[in-house]
Amino acid sequence: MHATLDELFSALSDNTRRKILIMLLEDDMAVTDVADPFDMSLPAISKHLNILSNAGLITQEKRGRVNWCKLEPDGLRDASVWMLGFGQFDILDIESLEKLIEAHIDLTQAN
Amino acid sequence: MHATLDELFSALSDNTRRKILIMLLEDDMAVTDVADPFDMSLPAISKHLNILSNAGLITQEKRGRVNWCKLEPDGLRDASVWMLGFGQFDILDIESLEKLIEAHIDLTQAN
DNA sequence: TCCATATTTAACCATATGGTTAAATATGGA
DNA sequence: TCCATATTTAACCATATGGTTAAATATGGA
Repeated sequence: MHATLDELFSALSDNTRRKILIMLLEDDMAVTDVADPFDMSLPAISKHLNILSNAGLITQEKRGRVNWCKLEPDGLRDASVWMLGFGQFDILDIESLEKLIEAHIDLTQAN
Repeated sequence: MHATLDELFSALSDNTRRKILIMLLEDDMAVTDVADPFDMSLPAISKHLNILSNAGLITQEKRGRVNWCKLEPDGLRDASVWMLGFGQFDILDIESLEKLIEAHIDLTQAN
């Protein structure tokens, strides 16, 4: 049920798919709307969405004729953990991490 | 000169290559020694090492007959930044980040 | 009921990927 | 000089990947 790291990294290795994920960061979208900015056929996009689903990076929910695509932010977690663990705290230097935390605190306090 | 995200994520999408990176975390290694734990031909390993080099994840230095493979920890940075930026601080929760920083401080103070 | 809309499935294609074995290349050392 | 060791290159192969077009499927709405 859990996607493998192979599936995850492989899903992320295509620019079209990374762009789709960024788009879904904004809002849930129908397949046709996901396809719109790309110079590519609908079936091609449909395949990309399947790959993203299998990797656990998105979920799809069919309502009527429309298949809504929704980001699954937790899907990145395993890959993220692998990379951070691998880097042994050297990938992102400590200052960057602190900035991230500060930014996060600012955001949460803004609510 | 800079590896693309495509190359990076694609390089990481193979378990053999991820294992090689983990091995090189320990120490620099000759190609033959990298190949040793794998049930795979030397040319296959040689190809994997090329892919890792092109992705900027390792460097290779030929000394005599031996080609030494060395981890390039910064190679992961771009992928790491993409993922953290993408996740907008939600991938790793704030507690995990704080633990990472504390662990890092402990490590640096131990020196 | 019947057409339009949204999406997937099927069949296909060219190229990439991950492996193999055999041969080539270069260096080290007796 | 000549063999051993370390590694890459070449040629090949099966399967995966990322795309296409045409047809099928389902739902919505007049």
